[in-house]
Amino acid sequence: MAKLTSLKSEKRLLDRQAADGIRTHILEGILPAGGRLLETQLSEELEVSRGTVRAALAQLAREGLVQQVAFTRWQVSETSPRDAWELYTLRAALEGLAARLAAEHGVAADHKRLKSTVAELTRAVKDKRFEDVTDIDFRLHQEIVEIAKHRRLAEQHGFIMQQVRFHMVHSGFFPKDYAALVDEHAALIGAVIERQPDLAEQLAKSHNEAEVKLLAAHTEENPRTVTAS
Amino acid sequence: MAKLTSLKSEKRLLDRQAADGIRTHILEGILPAGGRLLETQLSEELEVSRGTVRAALAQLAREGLVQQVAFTRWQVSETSPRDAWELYTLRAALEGLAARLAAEHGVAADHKRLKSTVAELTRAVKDKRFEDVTDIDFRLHQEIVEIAKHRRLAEQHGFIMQQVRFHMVHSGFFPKDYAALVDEHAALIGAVIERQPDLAEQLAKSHNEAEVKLLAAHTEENPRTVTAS
DNA sequence: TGATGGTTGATCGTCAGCAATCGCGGAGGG
DNA sequence: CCCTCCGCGATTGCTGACGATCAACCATCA
Repeated sequence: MAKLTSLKSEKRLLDRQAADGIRTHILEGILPAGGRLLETQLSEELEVSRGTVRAALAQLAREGLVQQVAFTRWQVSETSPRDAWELYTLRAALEGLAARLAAEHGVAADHKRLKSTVAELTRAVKDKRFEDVTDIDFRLHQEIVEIAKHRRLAEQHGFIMQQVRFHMVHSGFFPKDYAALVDEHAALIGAVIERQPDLAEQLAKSHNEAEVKLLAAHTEENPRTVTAS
Repeated sequence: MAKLTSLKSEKRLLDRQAADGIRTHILEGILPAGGRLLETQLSEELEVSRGTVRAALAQLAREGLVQQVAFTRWQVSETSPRDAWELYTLRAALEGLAARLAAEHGVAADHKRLKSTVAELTRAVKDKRFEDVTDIDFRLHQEIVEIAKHRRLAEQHGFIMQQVRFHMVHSGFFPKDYAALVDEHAALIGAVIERQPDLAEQLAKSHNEAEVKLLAAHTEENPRTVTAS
């Protein structure tokens, strides 16, 4: 018998839906970094009350995508090099833990899924479908976190990755050395599957440290190109 | 249950104040784990509207102290052994990063402050002022995080530590081997001051791993003593 | 006796309006 | 010409009321 999916998960509360809508706009770069958000305007566009919009914005503020200036304004977060550094160092620490736990607790089904995703990644690189590469890259890291079976870790990692995506969109930074990217991921997944926690943690960290250096270099070369609307 | 006092006299944002009031009550163990929170009751005690209380509860939910069951209830979070494991593993990862950064970036003034706090800790243990020991312990770790100069790390660490406190209060777990506690902290601070990032990270992690094992043992021996209201 | 269905009281989710606060532009003086 | 001060418009903060939803209880029936 096919499982009945819970209806509760489907029933999105209005403020969550509003947050989703605004979040999507921000992550797609439609709203510029530092851009102002008006409660009234959002409530009209989303066709909900201002109170609901306020709840949604508060949620997004907790996720780090928007900032509140009390009594004055809401604005989309800025993306400074310092932010990038914070995101990648924190990401390295979290993914290091995730990789360790995944290597310790992963079962055969998990390993199969990881192998499959790595294969996808390899194919996408070979076919030069570079937009897909980024998505698969994100998904691969998310799968490792899921295997770690650590609720708080998963939540934090999700927020960080969201901000990483945000930063990539607004800074125009994307990975370049795709061959190295595939190698690093393959090595990391290999360590997880072969149950080598120490190695997995180490690889996850060095993978992120390599990226933060590339990103820092990129940000120095390409100062902010804000497209205020 | 002790009363929550009115907020009307102060000047900060009302919803933050409300969150502070409720948070204090939870962390002091006045509200039992799993205990129910009524929006109307809280709004009467704090003398603010229900909407403000809702904003405060949403913030506390983000901090992990309360949980929401949609359309049904707010309740103080439960504390399971699994939660303890999550908190300490995550704490180890975050403090590992913090110790590394502190060892890399700390200046003379930072070192002085750390030494002073370690001295305080040593004295408190020698004098057997065990309530103070816990507070100083928390403060010492917070100082390391501050020296790391990492906004997101500090924020996350603060939330985790808050939940650790909460868990300690509700599970009745407190450190026992105070001599080892002093030694471990002294070694950690020593590594930070002597600018040995790798060693500092390692010590911070092992310090936490030692605690999680003690806590797991304690939780097994003392099954939950829930005092539901 | 146990299960089922309807009713009810309580609680949460949302809304529209009023009050508090801030930034900005213009008037006035040096 | 520049600086300071002040009033106004715009925006956010907060509230009370209304509508939606749920858990618990009780009557009914196989």
